[in-house]
Amino acid sequence: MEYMYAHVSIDCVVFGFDGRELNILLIEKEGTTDLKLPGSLIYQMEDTDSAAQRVLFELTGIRRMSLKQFRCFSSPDRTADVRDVAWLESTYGHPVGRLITIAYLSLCKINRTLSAAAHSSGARWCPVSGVPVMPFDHNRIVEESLGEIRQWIETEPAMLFELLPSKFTLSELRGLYQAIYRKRFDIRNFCKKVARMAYVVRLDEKQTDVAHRAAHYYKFDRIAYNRTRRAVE
Amino acid sequence: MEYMYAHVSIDCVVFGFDGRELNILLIEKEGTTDLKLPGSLIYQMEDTDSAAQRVLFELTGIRRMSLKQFRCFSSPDRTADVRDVAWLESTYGHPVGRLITIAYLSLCKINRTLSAAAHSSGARWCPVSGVPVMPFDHNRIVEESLGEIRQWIETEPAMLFELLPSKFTLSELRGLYQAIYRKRFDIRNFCKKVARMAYVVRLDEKQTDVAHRAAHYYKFDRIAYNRTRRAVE
DNA sequence: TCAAAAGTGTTCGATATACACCCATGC
DNA sequence: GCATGGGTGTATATCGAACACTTTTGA
Repeated sequence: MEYMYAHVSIDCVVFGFDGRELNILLIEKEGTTDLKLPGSLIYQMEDTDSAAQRVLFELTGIRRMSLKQFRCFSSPDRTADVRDVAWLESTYGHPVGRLITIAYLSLCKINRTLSAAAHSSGARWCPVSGVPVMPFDHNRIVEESLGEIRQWIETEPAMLFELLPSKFTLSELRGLYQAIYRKRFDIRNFCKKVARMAYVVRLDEKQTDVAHRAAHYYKFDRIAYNRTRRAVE
Repeated sequence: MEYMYAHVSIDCVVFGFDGRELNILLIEKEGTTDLKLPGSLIYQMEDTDSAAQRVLFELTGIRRMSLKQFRCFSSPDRTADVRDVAWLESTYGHPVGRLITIAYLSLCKINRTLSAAAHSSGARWCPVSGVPVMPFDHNRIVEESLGEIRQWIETEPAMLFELLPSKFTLSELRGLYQAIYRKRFDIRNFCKKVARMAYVVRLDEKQTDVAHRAAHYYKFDRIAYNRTRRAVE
């Protein structure tokens, strides 16, 4: 039997938070208006981790982003759709044959400025509750990523704050927890929980111009965070 | 630049527990007495999950084993050692070039009978505290697997019992926790913890022929386990 | 003055941790 | 009778869950 000889791609599931629900950054499939995960074949001498950085930068302008590999998708069926294969071959200019992909997870502030490259690749945020049908196994990759994001945040809670502006209110933070865990958190219990997190500190500053009582802003204190992390280990 | 076109292998980190510490199943590098992780190139039309099942079966006779993919290792440096490359080419009978591997984690009763295939591949258990220097990045794969095993067991505690005989004592179970978390658990607190696990049930049977008070045997009750799991979700 | 969101305290049950002694058995 | 490991209970701290009202602000 013949040994696998495969092209390798990267696909990135980049999450953003719009204050209400999680969104995913999708790009247009080159030459169409269909959406897909940002991803690309990688080069012969690349490591997948650095390839993921590169691919995300080229498609969206996002650099120095925390990226976490979460799974290899290798089913022969992932290129079962002949339209996907035709698109691959026209995009890369040669037959692609067997293709496996390494999926990465990333978190990003949703108002982060995307580059000109991002505009030309038709990048846009799409709520997780409404992701369209996508080529290959991209829908499956997105589904699996939703479980991974919780695990990532449990082992490294600092990651949460990659999704929030540098100053945020308690209700934004609570909304984020609710979006990730898909359940309500009681306000009073949530405030106590946050009070126990030494690395979430209240600022003197408050909201202005809101049609109700102004909320305090909070910030993430990385130094305090590293202290507590070292204490845990 | 040239797109990656790579051979793909599977490497399995199979853990066993000898009552004292975690062990890893290693095989002899074909044609040598050096040890390495059980693994192999995979075939063109295989999915990595089924390839992992196949490879493990061919090398050790272990079938129907829980296997969990945990990471792709793709650094170009992983084939930096020319001896590793020479071995690959002589084993597979053709040049291999770029090679990435998908690492799997598995848990196994250490006294499980290995097949004739296992003997011919020189399979043996090796304590994690004393794994030899291995080819490629196998030492790194083992290091990373040690963190993964805890995560796996936290999300799916039933996995623990794949490492124990079907009847086991509390001190065996405690020894296993201690090996995995690399810390002592107080006996009294540990007994209480186990008492809370509805899926670990005490049998009437006791040890015999021991030079001290005989311990009760316990067993894992999968039905009770599934009940508690469903309650959690 | 009303609508809308901010923010605060108590009680309960579950769990983790710390800690010391008597029990059963084979030798 | 002694060495060896088996097995039990109490006190404290932390944490998650349930639950309702007052405060601030702009419109």
